[in-house]
Amino acid sequence: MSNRFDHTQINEIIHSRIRLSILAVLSTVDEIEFISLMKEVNTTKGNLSVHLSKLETEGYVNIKKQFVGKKPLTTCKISENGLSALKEYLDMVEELAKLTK
Amino acid sequence: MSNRFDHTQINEIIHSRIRLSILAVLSTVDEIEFISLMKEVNTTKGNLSVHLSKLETEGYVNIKKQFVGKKPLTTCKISENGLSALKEYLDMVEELAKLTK
DNA sequence: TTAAACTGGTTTATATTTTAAACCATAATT
DNA sequence: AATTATGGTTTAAAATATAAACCAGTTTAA
Repeated sequence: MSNRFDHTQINEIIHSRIRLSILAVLSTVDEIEFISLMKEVNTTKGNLSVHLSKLETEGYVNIKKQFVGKKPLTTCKISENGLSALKEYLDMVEELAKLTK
Repeated sequence: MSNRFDHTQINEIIHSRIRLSILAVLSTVDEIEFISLMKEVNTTKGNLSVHLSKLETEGYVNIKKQFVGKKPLTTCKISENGLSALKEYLDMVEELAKLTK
């Protein structure tokens, strides 16, 4: 008898302030550079690195590493799985929102 | 230069799977007993106790303790502040949802 | 009548997660 | 040739969440 308020139904990889923000940004662009993303979500290099890795491990984002000139450049892109998981997550929260009216 | 993807704008007291579920349930009822709430959000006594206390400390819920017959009965109710904070939280997430379309 | 099991919780130890500080490699600047 | 900056990663410490242990009683049942 699983009900709609069951907290375990909420995707716990996405349900982190910083990771939700990361995915939200990624869902609005084709791809984005590490440093720009850091500014968008208002975090630090260390945190972004850790949370991006977690999202990558989960298969929600793809990370591309290259050199541009002599400098490293990390670029991030949301994956198909990531996008559908994000939408599902947002739909769930919207369901909750409807119930609270 | 605060932007709409800034992760620190998300209320961190509410942004916990279990606390969000608790508040969502509470927003749909006048009040509810501890044990029923535990079942609704699908958690354990210990976790519910801890998270309810956190919400109470924040002023988001009111907890009433009484005896009914010979047994203790804990009843929970969302506060005005809790309700408006929840709505604000849900609005923020809905904004994110709109941006991802 | 007393031991065992159940109720309705709280407290606390542990595990998990998050954050921030330290580090690394290289490049550019003085 | 030091110093500072860039673009990150790693890791130690802090914060948080979870689950186990506990507590104060009550009911059951031997």
